[in-house]
Amino acid sequence: MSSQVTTERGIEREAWINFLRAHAAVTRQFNTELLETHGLTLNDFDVLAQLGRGPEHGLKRSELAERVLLTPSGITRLLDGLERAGYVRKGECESDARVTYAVLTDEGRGKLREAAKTHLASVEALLSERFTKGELEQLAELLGRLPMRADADCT
Amino acid sequence: MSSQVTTERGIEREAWINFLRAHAAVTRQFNTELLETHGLTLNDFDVLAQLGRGPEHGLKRSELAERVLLTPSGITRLLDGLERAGYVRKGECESDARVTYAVLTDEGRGKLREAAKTHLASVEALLSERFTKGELEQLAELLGRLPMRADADCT
DNA sequence: CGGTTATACTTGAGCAGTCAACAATCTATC
DNA sequence: GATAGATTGTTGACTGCTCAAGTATAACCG
Repeated sequence: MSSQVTTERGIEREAWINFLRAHAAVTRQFNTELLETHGLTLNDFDVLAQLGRGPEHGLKRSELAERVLLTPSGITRLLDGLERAGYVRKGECESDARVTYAVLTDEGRGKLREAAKTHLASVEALLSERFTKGELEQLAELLGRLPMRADADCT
Repeated sequence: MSSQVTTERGIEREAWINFLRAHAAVTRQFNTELLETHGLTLNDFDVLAQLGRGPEHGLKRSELAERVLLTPSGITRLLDGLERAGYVRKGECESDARVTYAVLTDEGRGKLREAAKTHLASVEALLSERFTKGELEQLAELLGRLPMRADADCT
């Protein structure tokens, strides 16, 4: 008359736990891989990728922060590294002196292409080894329903 | 004759990106919430929860490391905090002097119960607001296929 | 204009976790 | 039993991020 259906009651919890574990395991693996073969963090790569598909003149730091879900200061420090490595340079904004664009250098574009090749291959390998196309679509769709922004509704 | 099907080719990538974004957004939210209302990290909570469902005499630090996917040193430092807060204490192992068990104190058990109430409610709220039971089962199953261990096959 | 308020970004302090090196203990072999 | 190797855990140095506070510029408004 009380708790016999253990499986049904905790399904949210199970999904949540699997989510956390999967993320920890998978990102650790990719991070190490990316760091060893290209000297890049997962976030480094992510930022480069965003810059790669963004407009020619680069992206505002705040836009970047939104896209990769880091705080502004996180972005500053991450870009510090990429600038020091020569992959990104600063660009000024004519209409607003407060903003500094982050612009991909040629070297950065090359690095991105190079890293993308192996990294995306790894990602695709990991996923397509375990899921069919249809399942991936499902997974993407389901995950896409989660917040995706730092400022979720917290009423 | 070349790339016209943008949607189909990058499904792995889309799933992967959604995964990363969702994790960043959701964990940030829960972490802040948990920190504000209970002074616990998501990992702190996770460890307490593992101890809560583990055996009476506690868990070995290496077991803990496996379950929450932290490195041994990460566990040491995390437990440092929980011990200082009085939620966990050390327990010796009779048969092996190298291992120290992490044992939940009464205070820790109370804290866990208290934190679990609000935290799990938040998790369930977030998820059941966006997914049906069936979808959650799917999600859990799909996520469960991912490595889950630090030492994945890396041939 | 001049003053307030909002925005874009940076900086200092600090925290949570990693890795590499280490100490301690157990196990196996001769 | 002594010695070699594996296992369990801790520590120092570092990284990648966060938060809170600060600087500089822009926008609004009397």
